[in-house]
Amino acid sequence: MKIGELAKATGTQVETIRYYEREGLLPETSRTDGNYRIYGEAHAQRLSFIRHCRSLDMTLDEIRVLLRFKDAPTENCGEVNALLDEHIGHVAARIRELRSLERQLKGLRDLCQEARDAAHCGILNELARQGSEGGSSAAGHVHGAHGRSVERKSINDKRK
Amino acid sequence: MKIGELAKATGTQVETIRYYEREGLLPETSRTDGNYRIYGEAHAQRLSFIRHCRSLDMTLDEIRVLLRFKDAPTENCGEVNALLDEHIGHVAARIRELRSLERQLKGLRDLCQEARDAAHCGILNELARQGSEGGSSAAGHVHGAHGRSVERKSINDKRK
DNA sequence: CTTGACTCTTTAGTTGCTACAGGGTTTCTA
DNA sequence: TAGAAACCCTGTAGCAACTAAAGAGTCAAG
Repeated sequence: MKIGELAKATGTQVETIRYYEREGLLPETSRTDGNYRIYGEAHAQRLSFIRHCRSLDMTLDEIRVLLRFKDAPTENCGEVNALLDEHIGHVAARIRELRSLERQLKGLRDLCQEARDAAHCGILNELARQGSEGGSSAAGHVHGAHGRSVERKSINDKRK
Repeated sequence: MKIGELAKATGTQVETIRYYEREGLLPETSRTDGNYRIYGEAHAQRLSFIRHCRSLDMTLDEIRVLLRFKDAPTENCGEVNALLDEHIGHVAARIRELRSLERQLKGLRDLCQEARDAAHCGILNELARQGSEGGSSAAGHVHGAHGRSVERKSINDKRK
């Protein structure tokens, strides 16, 4: 099948499929005379696997690990279990962070019940207060389920 | 004070400060003869405000709205309340999504209790199964507290 | 006067795609 | 059989909110 059919079959966008190929998650396929990619059932299954993992919010790096195991079926799958445990840990941590965030936001919201002039708005005044670092999760603000991986990397000591 | 001192005073990175200036969140400052930016107390307070908002996971666009109100103290702050309510809604929605995700992941994890060969790993086999779309949140996977704004935009019908 | 710490601008990288430009190919229809 | 519509190709740029690094200038201390 051609890329558009694979896209329809798996509910994926065509550009995403080409992106996965560039990223090495899908193998390079053979081509028709007109340079069109052609896919078989195995490709569709592999892509479904990837999309399923993505729907569980795994990163492409995590998915790469899982694909390595799928490609080597005699390997011991202990690492798969570990990866999933770690991923669950990420998600649980994020939920905790967001719950703390929700509490803070609700507390903030309570500071201004009725609309008045901005100079006396309890919300704006509270947000202007200094030294609010000691919240709960010192790590900072929250992005994906894969919290701080990028930031951590950047915190690599560069001062000598 | 110079940019490095401001950075230290507010716990912000120097590059981030310059980035905020480019983005219009901080005003362009006056400069020394040597073309160094110089900041005063007002800048430090504004930057603290921004960082405080960011620690509450607001987007820069949301913060821009709040800053508009801080800069116009006679305006009615009703929109501030609305913005915060909406933000709280985002966060609550994300928590719900992540909880559902956590349940799915734990269910998946239960499928492989002991490490064995990958071909018989319940996790890998389940992930390979087709048609897993009907999860719980049909929107797809989860990114920030500001869920799908980008994706939504891209779903703009382009077919005529 | 030189070393080192600081600052400047500009550019590219991060993640996981998405969208576009500017082509070529295939397929359908008149 | 021509021409249009629908598909496909590569390559590049954009999103958010920064971070990092290159290459150069400025300033304070020893």
